[in-house]
Amino acid sequence: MDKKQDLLQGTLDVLILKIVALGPIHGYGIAQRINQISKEVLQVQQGSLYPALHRLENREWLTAEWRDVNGREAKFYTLTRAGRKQLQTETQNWERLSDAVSLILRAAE
Amino acid sequence: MDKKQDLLQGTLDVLILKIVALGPIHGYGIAQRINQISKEVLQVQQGSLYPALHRLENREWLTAEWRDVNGREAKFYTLTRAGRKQLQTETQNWERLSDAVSLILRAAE
DNA sequence: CCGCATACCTTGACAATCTACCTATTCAAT
DNA sequence: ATTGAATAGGTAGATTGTCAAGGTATGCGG
Repeated sequence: MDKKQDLLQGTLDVLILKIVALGPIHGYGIAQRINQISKEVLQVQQGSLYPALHRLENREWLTAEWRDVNGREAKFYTLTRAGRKQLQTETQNWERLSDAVSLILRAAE
Repeated sequence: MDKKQDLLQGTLDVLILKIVALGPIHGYGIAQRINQISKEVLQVQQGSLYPALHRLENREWLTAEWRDVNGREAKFYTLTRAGRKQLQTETQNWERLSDAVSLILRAAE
């Protein structure tokens, strides 16, 4: 009955862009990195991950390339120039909005 | 074409609960307070505000009462005991998730 | 050869927000 | 006297992002 929330809605894109900015990586690995860096707090479902990746690819913020990993195919993502710019603006936007929320939550009478 | 985002999705409820926790206030006033405290960063649309208030009232985290303000009717909201508890858990949840996001956005290689 | 982790994906439902509307009252400026 | 802005309440429809649940297939350890 309680709603589960693994993510703050709207933040997945910027999280993915950031992880990819650290170096080419495949989808499954992105989810693992997010999980790991956030100390298991952020859990990216595959049903959120793959649509998001396709979304970012369509907007040409990411490019993909199939590579061989231990004899298996995996789709590696890289940031485009536009993606790098987008990461920057979305990061700023996150700071702006999360600071504003914190401001309210810490507001006294 | 660009998407506008006035809010981080999922945060409106906790923002409202917090503002109401500061003292009985009507809906329109809540939006004004959020706007003001956040220094105009957070803009709550009426199409988001009123459904959210009804949602919170349905869940019995808020109770409402019509009062007269300068010869006009306005619906004043107050936190219930359950609402106070909800504010606490949602605030903690916000801290948890936003800290995790910040951790990733500040991650180095 | 079984099961788990890896790696990719899709579909359908749901929930929150936004845009765009609507009504009505008070008050200040014209 | 009239207009328009600000106040105060609301709804309807569309969009969007996420989640739950399902699917395929491969590599590897036991």
